[in-house]
Amino acid sequence: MPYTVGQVARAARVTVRTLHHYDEIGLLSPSGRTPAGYRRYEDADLERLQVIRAYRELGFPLEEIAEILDDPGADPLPHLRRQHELLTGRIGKLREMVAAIELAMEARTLNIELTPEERFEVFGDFDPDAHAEEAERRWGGTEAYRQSTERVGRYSKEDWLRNKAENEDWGRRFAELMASGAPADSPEAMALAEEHRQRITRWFYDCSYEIHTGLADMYVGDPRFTAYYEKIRPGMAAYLSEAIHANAINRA
Amino acid sequence: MPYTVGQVARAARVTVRTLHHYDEIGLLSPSGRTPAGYRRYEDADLERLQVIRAYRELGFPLEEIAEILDDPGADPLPHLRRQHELLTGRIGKLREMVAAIELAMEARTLNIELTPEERFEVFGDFDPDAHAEEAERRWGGTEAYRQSTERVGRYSKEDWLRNKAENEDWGRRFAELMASGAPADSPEAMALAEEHRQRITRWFYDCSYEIHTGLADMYVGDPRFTAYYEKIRPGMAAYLSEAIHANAINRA
DNA sequence: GGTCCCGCCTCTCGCTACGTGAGGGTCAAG
DNA sequence: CTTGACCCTCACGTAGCGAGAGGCGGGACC
Repeated sequence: MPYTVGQVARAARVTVRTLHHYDEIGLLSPSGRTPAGYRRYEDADLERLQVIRAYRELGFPLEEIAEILDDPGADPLPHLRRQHELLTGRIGKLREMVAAIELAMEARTLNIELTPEERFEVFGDFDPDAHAEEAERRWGGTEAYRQSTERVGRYSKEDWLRNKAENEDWGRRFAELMASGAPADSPEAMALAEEHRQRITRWFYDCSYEIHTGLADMYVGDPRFTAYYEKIRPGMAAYLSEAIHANAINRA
Repeated sequence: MPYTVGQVARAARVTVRTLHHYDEIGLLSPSGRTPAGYRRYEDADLERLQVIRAYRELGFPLEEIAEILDDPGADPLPHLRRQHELLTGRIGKLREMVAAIELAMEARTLNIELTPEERFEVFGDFDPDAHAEEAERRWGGTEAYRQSTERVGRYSKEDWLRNKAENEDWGRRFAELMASGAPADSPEAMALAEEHRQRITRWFYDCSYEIHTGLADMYVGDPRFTAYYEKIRPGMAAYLSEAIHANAINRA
């Protein structure tokens, strides 16, 4: 019971071209040909194709599949392990990218009217890798991280604009409070710190007090964030950081 | 202050070839050339390169970067959102692959001496997509899933052999119990069901009673798994499934 | 002024896994 | 004998460069 390319292609849900390709590179050559030169696949060929497709689904490159199949004594476990590592590595990189994109989106909320050029200028020698890695360390694989990933991706431009407005309003009020001379551990400062935390929870992820103090440290430790708050009002990064810590201690 | 390709390449940490490529495709052409034909990059070119690299770090294809940059009125937010979706989609696919690989590894424990061809034969018209999707639905993004992902990847061949030995030993004892005529909700059957659950916990992930009963349903519902248990002893899939349910009800 | 060497130039092929025609035979049905 | 579905073999295109080949430019040293 020989099959033609088209039949095999439909059965295996690949294109004819794919089968031609496998034939070209010697990964899967049909058992025979008709006098007219048509490829004739046998059942054994179909089985081999199944295996090939299975490995392909696992992300193996064709060459490696050929190695595995053509060396029946070879142990596929090392291949599987290598592939496993490789895939998890790639997943890690992609998650870093996602984190970086979210940062870029958030950056828009901080300075939404800037052109891309200008926005990147703000960050100066901004290194997305480093930041993404840091985000990954802190939130990677946690529930908070997934939450943020899911929600941030769905925000519309209007959402961002509302977010930005809220943010600016909060910034104004916080700057006023500083100007009034209230200490960073005053009830008013703590209230605004708490509002800051809840805004993050509403917009991004459940921001626990622990995470919040982590952010606070980042605001003074990471010049990109420091610069942002200092631009609203000099001294604000440190003042906010202190208020967040005071708030966390007081409520915990 | 014009720069040569080499200088720009070092400053931006890209290769000269990359700059040539960007020039070729018109993404970044130097402002001028020396009489000898050397590329002469100006500060503005450097800035553009910065932006290009930033977008590249986010995983944007060069063509799209060109679009964004050459249309200064365009809003990059939709691009960011699309890219965000695209990346999370890719992550999902990769995680499916990882799940499928883990399944393949686990399959080895069930029948470790088989050649790759034979192993895939066991699964018949096995569809990794469907199964991976199912695994994703059940475990995707959960702590259990991550645990398994991390641990499975590190197992050596010896680990798998130990796992296989344990597994076979348990299978023998379970088959004997069945032969003895003990009902599936007898204390002995429940004890072996519990052992089954703990083996999963030790080797793969914290297997709660809820997850365990989910597996039990799969053993009778999914012919691939049914076939595996039926081969040990006819009727075993249903018997084990019942024992697992009894065990879960009794301990909860 | 000659020579040395580094850096620059422009090709051009190579990599993955096929997609997409171009141009032309083959086969079963009407 | 024609039609239409199917098959064949080239052969180029894809993204984003890496890795040369073969040849010129420019500053330093003798």
